[in-house]
Amino acid sequence: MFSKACEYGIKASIFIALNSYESNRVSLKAIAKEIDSPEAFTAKILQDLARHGIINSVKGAYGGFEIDKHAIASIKLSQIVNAIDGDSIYKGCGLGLHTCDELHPCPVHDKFKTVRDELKFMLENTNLEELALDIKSGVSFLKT
Amino acid sequence: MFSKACEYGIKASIFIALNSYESNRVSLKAIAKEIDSPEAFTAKILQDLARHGIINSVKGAYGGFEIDKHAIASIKLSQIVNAIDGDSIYKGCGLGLHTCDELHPCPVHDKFKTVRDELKFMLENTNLEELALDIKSGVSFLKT
DNA sequence: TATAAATAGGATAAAACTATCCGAATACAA
DNA sequence: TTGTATTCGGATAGTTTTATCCTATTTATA
Repeated sequence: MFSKACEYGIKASIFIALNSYESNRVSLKAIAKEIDSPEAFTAKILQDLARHGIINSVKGAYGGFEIDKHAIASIKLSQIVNAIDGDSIYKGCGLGLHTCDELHPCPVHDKFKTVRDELKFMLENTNLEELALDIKSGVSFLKT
Repeated sequence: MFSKACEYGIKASIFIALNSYESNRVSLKAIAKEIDSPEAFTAKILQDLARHGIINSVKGAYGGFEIDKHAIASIKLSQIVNAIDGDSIYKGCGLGLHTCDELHPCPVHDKFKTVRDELKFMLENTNLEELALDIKSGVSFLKT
């Protein structure tokens, strides 16, 4: 569904959010360990998220990644997915047609509409805070 | 959402079905032209679909691809997707966790469940016949 | 039987995605 | 000011997906 980069990006964002509530800046190394991802590859994704303004990066000793505590609840899953994978997952045609709309639909256009809309709604209505809280309370997990 | 191979596979199946109703066997060349896909790559996908028993291939002069007229209505989109992309699209974890279930869910497990189930239902309840009829009646399109 | 029209399938190439390496830049602290 | 911990970013490598090429095989027809 999502690219590996996007999966890592979502998990990393959750872990950073979780620590940002405690005002703990986290290092690349800690993130990669916690979400079980390759370090160097994860670095590229974090750079991407930082460039998109979703997370903040601090260079140098005692540096690392963080998210403004007050922004966490307003960061939507859709922003992360968009930054990494783009919006084709819920905007593009299910069969790859160049133009696919009500006037010129692909064979599965209507049937996919429901699924795509639901996915879009879910991504746009899920924020980092709720995901982080579930991790904190032990309801959900970031690895294994 | 789907791989390119899967997109081509679905479109090719619809075109073959459409022609099979008229007892017209169609060639690789005709298929690739109609669905706007690379010929050699499409050939591989058709071989795959034939191996999975979804379409029939006939070698030699006047050969080509066809589907048993009476089977068209019973071929589900899920069979085609499964043959080419496997079932990870609606079985795997949204964030790539090794084990992700009610007892050990990833952060988006529940939120994704609805989307995945809807996708699964749609794929399992859409058959080639309805898709082919929409093309025939000009309601939907296979390219552009 | 010879020829032509097809698909089958192995080998290879190109592109995209995933992953790694390493030096440069930065910033804190001793 | 120097050393150390860190991210940044360019270069490179590995893997998977997408695409192409070529030869072998099959089959209908003349």
